[in-house]
This record gives sequence, structure tokens and C-alpha cells, in this order.
Amino acid sequence: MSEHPNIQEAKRPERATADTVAKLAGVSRVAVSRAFNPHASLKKEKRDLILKIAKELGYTPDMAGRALVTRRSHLVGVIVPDVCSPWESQEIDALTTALQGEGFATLLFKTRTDQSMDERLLTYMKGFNLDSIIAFAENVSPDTLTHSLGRAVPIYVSYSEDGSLPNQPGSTSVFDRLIVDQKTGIDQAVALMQAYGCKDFAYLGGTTTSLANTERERAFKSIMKERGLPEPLVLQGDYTYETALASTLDLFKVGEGVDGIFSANDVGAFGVIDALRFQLGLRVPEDVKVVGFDDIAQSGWLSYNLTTVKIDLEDRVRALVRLILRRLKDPNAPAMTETLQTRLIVRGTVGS
Amino acid sequence: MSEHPNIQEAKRPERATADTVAKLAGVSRVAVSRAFNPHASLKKEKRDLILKIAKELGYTPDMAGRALVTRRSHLVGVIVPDVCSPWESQEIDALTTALQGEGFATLLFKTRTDQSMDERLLTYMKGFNLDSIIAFAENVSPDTLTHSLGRAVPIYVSYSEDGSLPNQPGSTSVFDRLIVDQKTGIDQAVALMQAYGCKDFAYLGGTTTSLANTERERAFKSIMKERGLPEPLVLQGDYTYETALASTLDLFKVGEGVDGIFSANDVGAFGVIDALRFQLGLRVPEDVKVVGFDDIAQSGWLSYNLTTVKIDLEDRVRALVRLILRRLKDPNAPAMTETLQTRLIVRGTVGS
DNA sequence: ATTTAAAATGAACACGTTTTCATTATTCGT
DNA sequence: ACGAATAATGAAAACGTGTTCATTTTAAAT
Repeated sequence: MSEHPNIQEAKRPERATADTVAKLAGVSRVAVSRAFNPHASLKKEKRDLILKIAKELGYTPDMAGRALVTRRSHLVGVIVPDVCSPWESQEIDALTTALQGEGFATLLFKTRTDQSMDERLLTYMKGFNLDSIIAFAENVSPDTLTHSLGRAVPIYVSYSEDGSLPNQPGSTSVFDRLIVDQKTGIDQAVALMQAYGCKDFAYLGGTTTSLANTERERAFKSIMKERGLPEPLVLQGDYTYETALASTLDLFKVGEGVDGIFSANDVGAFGVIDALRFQLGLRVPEDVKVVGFDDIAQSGWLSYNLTTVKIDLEDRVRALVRLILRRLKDPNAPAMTETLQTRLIVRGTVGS
Repeated sequence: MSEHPNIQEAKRPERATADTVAKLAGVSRVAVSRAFNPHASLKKEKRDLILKIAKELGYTPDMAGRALVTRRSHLVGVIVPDVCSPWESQEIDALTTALQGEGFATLLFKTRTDQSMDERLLTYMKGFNLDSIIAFAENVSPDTLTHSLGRAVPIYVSYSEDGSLPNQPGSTSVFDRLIVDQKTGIDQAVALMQAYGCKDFAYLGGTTTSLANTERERAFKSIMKERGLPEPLVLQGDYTYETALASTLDLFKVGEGVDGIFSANDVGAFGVIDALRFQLGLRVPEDVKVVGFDDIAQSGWLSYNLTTVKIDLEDRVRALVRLILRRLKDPNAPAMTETLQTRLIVRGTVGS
């Protein structure tokens, strides 16, 4: 009966290995490996026995050992400047859920606050043999990434068809891309603001090095021109509440007659709204109309009830995961591009 | 000169290995390994040469190979029900920063929304050979964790000295613990509410299975009793804005005369405030006083300007990392306990 | 019943590192 | 200048797995 030693008896229960299971099941170690790979050919009853004993022993294939030979770490790196930022935390959340479902785990890395990509961080990341990399800090140079990383497949998110980035003729690297068409949503926003009588527009930017901000600003200005509106005022920002608040205060200190503010992200819009309402004594939307970008969860909260341009997070994450899995299955596949739409969510910060 | 083949020439630049570097530097692979371990004994000039060539080649020690022999993955698992929750995202952010500084990476795992700990998730995690695990989903049974995980060292966060959890006499497992003394902060909160004339208190709970909530409710009730106040009304909650909003609406629908609400977390408090102000036409703090718990970034935003009990995040993360590193250095060290204090941050939702 | 194809199996090797261990080169004290 | 202590060095083994390959077993086809 008890031909094998009681596992619990050992003071430090040594991690069960494939050999342990094999010996107990009376099969070779290879069989154990096969039992955990659904596509391997193995007699059904033998697989069942192995799996049963494995569960009994609490055995799980060691990822490190597996990664060494398969050259797949099942690790996806996510680089963020700030996890707390609601949009990013929501995306990380969705991404983690989706990846976990596919058998991948999310590895988190933080850039410095100035978003300057640290050489040390990159070589550090390289050591983990990431299967793929998603960089939210979009100012990371694609060449830097490619050069500094191993087998990982970076995916680039750009914000316009003629995006200023990757796949340059000179570069041999090929990037899968996710293009977000922001113009449609922003146009709807401007149209609405215009319909409610906005005359004097301002654009509150995000971090200036961020690609999302650059392209958002470009789209906004282009729309203004198309609609025959004057060049908008541009406020300095960095996606944070505090800076947005301060910038708004500065703006109205010099007595500008701005009556419509478009913020590069929702959190910034919150700062704008709070500055207007609580420090400048102005009403939103009666005196000044405000529109944000992202549609994070907080935008639906009644205190802000923000009208904002939405990127569908579900769609976005689905597309990202699709790109990752495809690239993983065939590393030589040609570069692929997914496109995402944006649309305006109308709430209470523009009209009644 | 060019005795070695040009790396760039290869179509798929094979990942440089320790052997590659060794051959180029004219040393043994062992020397390369030693060059990357500061404590190993190696002639300075030789180490410099190796490091130079390594950088040139973009070589980084492979973590998988290293983990296999050192039995240290340099991976710390973080289990969360919801990354978007501000408090948790802030903690993840701080944790990632701190761990990254110590050479560890953060691996993210999500529990199901009902927080029921999935057996499959655990065995899945086990495969990664985590060095340590921090479980935010506090309802995970400690025995389950210990049994299902490998060398990882879980850390438990409890919320009272006589905490109802780990280190039971029967269990052989030893847990390092972080105790958060919430009573001090909550007492200050109640004192302030009382000073501003609160008579009729209510407690808005978090997820009922959460240890933080259980202990928070216990502390609140105990304080009420100590101060000779009547047993408070308890509102059902789950830490979300939406539920808090709905619960508050329900509360005042039956015409209760509650004039002081303490929420188990800040996000819940936001829901309470918005329900009062925008749906019930009541003023905060004039008609009803509200206090939250956590002191997340949003609590300082002017629209809410929430008075709340603060757990110092920096302290908390520092303590966690300290526990992890100590346990990693000496797996046999006796269980250790760190304690954290809480204190009230006074803003505008109680008095003027 | 016999041939043919397919499925199942295990031995040996490979993945990239760190860690003994025994050996050689260096420094130190007098 | 000499023995003793110390630092530096590389060969071989180990970590836990997946994959080839040649062999054996089973099933299918005539």
C-alpha cells in the first residue's frame, strides 16, 4: 500500500518534480510531460493516472524549466509610468484577465516618473524572457525596445493612420500596431460643444512626450480648422489632476474668455471642472463646457458626470491579446494592424 | 581583429548566452556568471572586461536558467480581485516600484469577481515558483495558500491585534503578518463626527467576506459602545461606488434620520456623498456628515474633499517589502509581525 | 491471418545558469 | 626570500523541463 513515503512527513515538503510523479505512477518522466501537454499522444488511462497522482502530490510543471527548453516564458511585460492612473489601471486589469485566460501572466514594470526609458530597466526586463511587451509609455523609442529585448514581441499603439512611428523603411524590425482613430470621437465632441454655443476653445494637453497627446492635439487642431474655428489655446498638462487644476487657474487669471475646454484625458478634465467650480466660481456647463477623453469609470460619477470621448476598453484589450497570440504562434508572420474607433459619450458637462 | 562573427549579420540575432560572452572574452562561462554576482570573487579587470563585452552584446543573465538552480525566481505574485480599485492600484504601484528597486518583478493575478479563490489559479501560480505572495483578496484561506504554493512565502495582512486568522495552534505554517491598527483612526473619526453633532450613525460595509471590512465594522461598533452611542445601522456594501449609491438611496427611502455615515472605503464614501447631494437633495456636511477610509488620491479632489482615515501607503509598502526580503534571506526565520497605525485626515465632509 | 499504418513509449540530449570542488596564482607576515 | 594563508580560476554536476528519434505496441485495412 504505502510503498511511497508520506509527503507530509518531510519537514520541508520538497517541491514535487516530474520524476516524483513518474516514479509513483510507474511511467517515464516523458509521459508526465506529455500528460500536461494536451496535444501529445498518450494513452488516455495513463494520462488520467498521471494527472490524478500529480494533483495528489500538488505537482505543477515548473515554468522555469519549461521556459528554458520551449523558449516561451508565458510572461507578458507591461510597462507603465503610473499604475494608479485610472485609464491605465483599467487597461491593466482587463489585460490581466484576458491574458490569464490564455495561460499568460502579466509582469509589471514601472518607468521613472519622467517616463525616460531606463537602459537598466530594459536589460533587466530582458532577463525575464518576456513573450511579449506592451508599452504604455509611448515615448519609448521602438528601436531601443527591439534592440534591448530578446524574443519579446513589442506591440505599438498609435493614434493616427499616418502615425509618425514604427515600420520605417530603414528599420528591419516589424511591429504589429494598434491604431486608435481618435478623430471621429473628438469631432463629435467639438460638434456638440459648438452646438451649445462654444466660441473660444482651449486644449489641455497630457505629457508632451506622450504620443497619445501629440496626436490628440493634432486631431483637435485639425478639426478646429475644418470647422472654421480659430486656433485653440493650448494649456500645458501631464495627465494629472493637480496640474490640470493649476493650469486652469492660470488660464483664467489672465482673464481669457474661454468657454470650452477639451482635456486630453478624463482625470485632467476633473481638475479643470474642480478649478472652475470651486476656485473660480464658474458653472459647468453653463459658463464653461468641458469634455474629456477615455471614459474611465469615475467619469460616470455624479459629481463630475463628464461628457467624454470613449475608447472601448474591451475592444482594445481584445485586439491587443489577438495581436499577441498571433505573433506568438507565428513569429515570422507579417506585421498586422488593428484599428479601433472612438465615440462621444454624452453626459452633463456640455449641455443640460 | 574580427575573429568573432558579427552578431548583427545573423537574420535572427540569437540571444547571447553566457558562453558567447565567455568565448569572446577568452574566459570560462563561470567567470561570466561571477561577473554578474557582485559578491563572487573575480579579478577586477577581468570583471570589467566581461561586463563591457556583455553590454556590447546586450547580454543579460537568463532568469529562467538562474531560477532553476538558485531556486529564486525574483518574482513576487500579487493577487487582486480588481486592479482598478484606487486603493489597490495605488498599493500595486508603490509595491512594484519598491520591488523593482530590489531586483524583483511583480506578477499580477486576478481572482474571480466573487473573490472565490480558484484552485486552478493557485496551481497555475505555483508553476511560476514565486518568491513571495501578497494576497489582497483577504478571504483566501491561509491553509489553502500554503498547501497550494511552492517555495513562496505568503504574507498576511490583518486588521487587529487579536486577529482572527493565521498562526493557529494546529497549523504548522508560520505566517509573517502586517497588522493594521485601524481603531485609532476610526476613533478620531467618530470623535470628530460627534463633536459636530452627529447623533445617528450608520456604517457602510465593504465586501462581507473581506477581513478588512469585518474588522473595520467590529472596531466601529466597539468604539460606538465605548462612547456610549447606540448600535449603528449597517448598510450592505461591496467597496464599489454603485452599490454605495444604491444603499444610501435605500437608507433614506425609509426615512431614517441618519446624520453620520462612516464608509469602509473612500470609493464607497463617494457613492454616499453623490447619492446625498444629487439624488436626495441633502447637503454634506451640513445635513449629513461622511467619513471614508483609505485616503486615496481622489479623496483630496475638491468635488469630494473627503475626511477620511488614512493608512500610510509608503509605510505599508515599506513594511511589506521588509518582510518579504527578510523571509527571502532566511526562510527559516521565526514569524515576524509589523504594525501600522492609522490617523484621521480632516477635510470638508464633516465640519466646515 | 497478415500486412500497413498509426499511436505510444522511453533514452538521450538540450536549454542557460549557479554551485561545489579541486587546482593554481597571488598576497602577506616575518 | 620563504612558507602560509588567501584570492582567483575552470571542469563537472545540478536544476526541471520539452523534444527528437528510434523502438515497440496497438489498431486498421485487406
